[in-house]
Order: sequence, then structure tokens, then C-alpha cells
Amino acid sequence: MVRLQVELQNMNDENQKLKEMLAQVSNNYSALQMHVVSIMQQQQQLQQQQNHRTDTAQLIQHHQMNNNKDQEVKHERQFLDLGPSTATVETTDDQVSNNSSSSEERTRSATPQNNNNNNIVQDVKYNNSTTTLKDGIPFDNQDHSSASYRDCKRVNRDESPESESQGWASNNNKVPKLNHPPSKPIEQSPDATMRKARVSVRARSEAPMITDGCQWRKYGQKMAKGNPCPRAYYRCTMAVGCPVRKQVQRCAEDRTILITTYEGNHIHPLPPAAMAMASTTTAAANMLLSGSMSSADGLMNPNLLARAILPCSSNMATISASAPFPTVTLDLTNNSNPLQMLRSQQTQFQVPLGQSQNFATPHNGFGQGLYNQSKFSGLQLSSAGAQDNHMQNVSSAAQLQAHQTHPQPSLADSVSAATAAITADPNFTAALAAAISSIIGNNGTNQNNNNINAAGSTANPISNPNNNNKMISNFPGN
DNA sequence: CGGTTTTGACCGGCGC
DNA sequence: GCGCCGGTCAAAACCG
Repeated sequence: MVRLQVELQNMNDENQKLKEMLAQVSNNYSALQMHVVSIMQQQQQLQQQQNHRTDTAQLIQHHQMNNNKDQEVKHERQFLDLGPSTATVETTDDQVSNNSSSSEERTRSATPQNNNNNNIVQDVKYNNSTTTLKDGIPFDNQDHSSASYRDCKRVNRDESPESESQGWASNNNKVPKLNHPPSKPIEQSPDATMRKARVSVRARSEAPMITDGCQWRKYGQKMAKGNPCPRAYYRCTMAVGCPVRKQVQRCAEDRTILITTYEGNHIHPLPPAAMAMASTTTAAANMLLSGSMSSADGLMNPNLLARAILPCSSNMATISASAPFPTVTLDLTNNSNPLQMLRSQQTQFQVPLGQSQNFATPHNGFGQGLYNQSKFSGLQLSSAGAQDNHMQNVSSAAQLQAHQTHPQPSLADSVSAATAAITADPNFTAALAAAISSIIGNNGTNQNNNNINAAGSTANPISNPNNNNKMISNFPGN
């Protein structure tokens, strides 16, 4: 008996040591992960500085080629005199369009402008207004006040610690909050804005939900109008208080397509499986948000969008300005339904996400500052890793479309590389991340990461049709 | 028993 | 003001 007790004691001790070791390893891992992210961000910032200088020079050079000297001087002064204030920047026709209240008007006013000179000036202004350049360094913390003002209601309801405790976190009110930050992080205001912008991933999948490396808890399910398939609502449960939510719904026209829409910033380190995708979708969302920042009503400025339009017949990345929330859509289906594509063209601006040098040119109107800001902000908007172990046909499902009527070699190259990356890589998350990174020009993502593990999502599948506009029960036929 | 899912109720925005 | 609709809440049920 005594011997057994001693043995037990020894094992307990050993167990304790192992626990400590595990905790230590876990801590080291988290620290290392954060370190890697910060290093990547630093590198990206350095690159941004460099790119910004280059593109500013290019802009001015281009500008000089197309204007007489008087205009050059005038515009140059405009460029130099533009302050960070969004209020002063948003004048002229942008302001006019901001006054229009309906989304229809926004869409209508978002027609491409032919005046090249005007575009250049506006690009420059946009650059300044959206990135609030400091010594040529774009940074993300601009316009916080207006962001929180725009979304103060939402902030009060969803983001404040008080409402957090009585809101969705109230389910846990019996449980001591482990990870809840004692005070709101500085990024809360942009986070409020981030909660408005969304990243939507369309992918073919037989599985009811893509496995993206994060843990989700379902908090609702509803029938959405115009779609016989229910929409499921999930929130991230990887940390208490993480505001990230996602919606999962099957496409009405093609039910093999799963539409996953992410919204919000993770407030915790992401697992490797979600890391790459998060950074890339964040980049996409930040691009979108960069536009919305300068807009008074929180929607993307239609004129700014208009300048981003290229005559693409179809593409894999779209930005919707007419949707209730500005949304970046990453279409990873191999062939979109023609009907759907038509609708997409009617309701969405399709924005080719090319590489930086093309993205920053006046042809599409996005300034480099915007691009750079979006390229790698470090904010993790979404966990849109789309690893789907159930995907039967990963390579074909992920083939990217880039039918360009407008020649843009860099995008074609990107898409080609992305497609190759996906078809060559059995690991869908890595391939998808690489694909999106390639297309939006995010070079920071490791395209060779074939070792990403799929952390299983705990959320259950969404169920199938039922025609009441209320929560429904599981449909066995899914 | 703790975490997740289900699902009716509720809320706010929006159009009429 | 009213109804519709999307989104969320929260109690109960469920599950491992």
C-alpha cells in the first residue's frame, strides 16, 4: 500500500512536471507566433514605405506626363497640401455622392470617370485621406473617432464590456472570464468598423461547413429571403469576448457552393490553420475598409470605388458596395453560375486584386497607400481559412477565374500561380491562402506551408430548407 | 457538468 | 405607424 502510494505520488509529481512543461511549451509557442506575426508586419511596413515612395514618384511622373506645367504645379500643391483630415479631403464630387442616401444612387454614381487628370488628383487625395500618411508610412489607426461614431450603436451593444457581460457572453456569466481583457484594447474603434466590413468566401463543398481552424459556436439560424437554404450564425469561441462572427449559407442557385461570411477581428492568436487565411482575408477587408474610412456613412465611397472598376467579365475577388455591409467576396468556385455572375455584375463592383505596381496605377484608381495598408495591416479581421477535408475535388473546386477583358498581366500571372498552387497542394487551407495571397499581392504568406493542421470546428452543420421566416430545425437531407 | 445547439422571441433598420 | 427582414438573445434541450 505504501509502495503504491509512493508510486502514485511519484506519478503525480511527474504529471505536474509534464503539465508545467506543456504550459511552458504552449506559452513559448504563442509568444513565437506573435513574434513571427510582428516581424512579418515590420517587414511589410518597410516594404510599404518603399513602395509608397516609389509609387508616389510614379504618380507624380505620370501626372507630369499628362498635364501641362501649370496644372502640374496646381495638383502638386494639392497633393502636398492635403491634410489627414477626412473632412477636408472629402470634397468636390465625392462629397456630392456622399450626400446621396440610397444605395442605388451610390451604385449609379459609381460609374467610371473618364477624366484621367481628375482621377489622378482624386487618387492622391484618396491616398491621403484613407491612410493618413505619416512620413510616408501608412498606418491603420486613422479615423477611429469617425469609425466609432458611425458604429457607436453597434459598439455599445456588442463591444463594450458592459454589454458583453449581458450580451452573448452572458451565457457564460456563471463562468469566470478567463481571457476577457480587463480593458478594451486600443483597436476597439477600428474593430467596430471592421465588424461592418465582411469577407465572404465562396467555395464548393459537400460539407455543411468549411473547417477553418477556429472554433465556432452556433447562436442562431434563420431563413433568409430569396434562399431556401437556412443561414447559420456562428461566433468565435477561441477566446472569451472575441467578436468575430460568421454566417454560413448555401448558395441558392447552386447548393454545392458554400458561402461563408466572416466579420470582425479576432482578439486572440490564431491557430496555424487559420493564420494564413486570416491575414489574407484581412488584407482584402482592409482594402475595403480603407475606402469606407473616408466615407461619412461608413459605406465605401462610390466614386472611389468607381475609380477601381475595371471591365472584368468575371473575377474571383469582388467588392460589394451596394450590400448592407461592404463585403469582399472571394470566389473560389471553378465556374460560377452564369445567372449568378450576371447578378454579381449588377450588384457588385468587381475589383481585380493585382500586384502592387498595377494596383497602384491610376487605371484602377486605388492609391498605393490604400493598397499598402490593405496589403498587410496586421489586424486579423477574419479567420476565413477554408480548409475543407470533405472537399471531393479540391483542385477543380478552387480553380480561379480571371477572365480579363482588360489586359493585366500581373493579375493573370497571379491567378495562374494561384491555380497552380491550389492544384498542386492537397492541403486546401494552405493552397487557398496561397492563392488569395497571390492574387491580392500578399507576399508574406507562406505558400509552401504544407504542414497546416486542420483544427476541427466544433460547430455542427447547418440544416436545410424550411420555408418559414424563423428559426428552423435540422433538416435531415443535408 | 460544462459547452453547444436549437428555436421562439425580440430588436432595430428600412421601405412603404 | 406598420410590416418585413436580418440579426441576436436566451432558455431549454442536447451531448460527450
